[in-house]
Amino acid sequence: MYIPLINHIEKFISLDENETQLLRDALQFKTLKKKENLLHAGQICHHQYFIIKGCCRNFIINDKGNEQTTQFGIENWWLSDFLSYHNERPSDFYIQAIENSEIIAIEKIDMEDLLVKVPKLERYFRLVLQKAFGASQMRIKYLYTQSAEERYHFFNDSFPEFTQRIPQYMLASYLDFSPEFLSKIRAGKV
Amino acid sequence: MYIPLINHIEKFISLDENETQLLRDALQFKTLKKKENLLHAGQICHHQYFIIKGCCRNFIINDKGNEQTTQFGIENWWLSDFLSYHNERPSDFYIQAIENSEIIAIEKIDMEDLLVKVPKLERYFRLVLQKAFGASQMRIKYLYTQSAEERYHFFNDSFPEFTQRIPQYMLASYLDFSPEFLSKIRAGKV
DNA sequence: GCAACTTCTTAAACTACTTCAAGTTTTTTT
DNA sequence: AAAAAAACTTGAAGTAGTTTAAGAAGTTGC
Repeated sequence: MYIPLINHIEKFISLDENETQLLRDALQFKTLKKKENLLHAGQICHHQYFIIKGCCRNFIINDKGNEQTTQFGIENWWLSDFLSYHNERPSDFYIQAIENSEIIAIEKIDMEDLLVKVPKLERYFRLVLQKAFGASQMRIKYLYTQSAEERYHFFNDSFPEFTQRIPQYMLASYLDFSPEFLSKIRAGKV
Repeated sequence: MYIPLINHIEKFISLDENETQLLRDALQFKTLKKKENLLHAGQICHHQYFIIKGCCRNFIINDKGNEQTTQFGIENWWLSDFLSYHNERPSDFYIQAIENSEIIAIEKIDMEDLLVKVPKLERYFRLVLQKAFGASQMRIKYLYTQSAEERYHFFNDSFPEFTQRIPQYMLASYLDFSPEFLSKIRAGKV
């Protein structure tokens, strides 16, 4: 059940038998029902989560009480509140399954221990974070330069597999506009 | 002249004499005049930059031909286009000095070599990226939940040292509104 | 110390998007 | 199969921000 993660890691570095075993020992496997939370706002985020199967999201609840999705994750993607994790401060985010999902959780204390025993993995996580941070720079670029309609079409063209899986109101909030406006874009009434 | 970086690294890991020397050998020191570019859109970003003294920014030029600042950096901060760096694809970003600055550049080829010789540094860069990505998650949260005026006051309260150093029109574009609107916020005419 | 350039301000007209409210369709539960 | 809940659509009214244009103030270079 840990194979997808091991495969993902081996795209970046190679592990021997012993290292793979140490890795396995640090991991926890979880199955999640749709809408089940991995993290609740107010909690310290003690884990990083790797999605084996399914689809999850990060979201916040804004001042008006609406959920605002800030990030999606599907297979082979890591999710966490990295600042809460890093500083061990309460999070503002929820992490929630959008579909029934299977995920791997690694707890910070086990992660730190694992990284001492298998320092090669520092490289893997550095590379994952480098890509993620780079993607986040691009995301800010698109938020700053594209109109709502452009962001919608760009997202659909870039990630067609997502559009099928996530409710529109979540996509609207991720793209930073209202669900009503998304309806209008789709109907060509903009 | 590399002391500030070595101090920064030693907040996260410790290096012996030999490792410090290998590090020094990989670094390039540069002085920059105000408005000088470290990266020009269209180029592949082959470096990561650490600011010793001064102030720099990432920006793009949007469809209307306006500069849009997406990131600021001051002392002890790393700047790069991490996706261009990672994938070795042309960048959409400019990296530019806002003040006369002193920076350390490390070229990707030297970085990779250094990380093989001093694998401990993988940990340093992982931790730097983890913090940066976490900060970026928070930034998206604020962009999504705060009004223009709230973003301005929040930025001023959180980073008072910046407001003195950067022109308002750059701050306005970083906060994702027009310079004219920033004038109105400051005048209390909103 | 003047000229040239850069940055900031103001106000009026405009627009991309939100909000509200009601109705329809789809999905889930029993 | 019915009932309940969740998700989507539509249109009218409102607003947070942009755009344009002109002038004022501040900086920099020679």
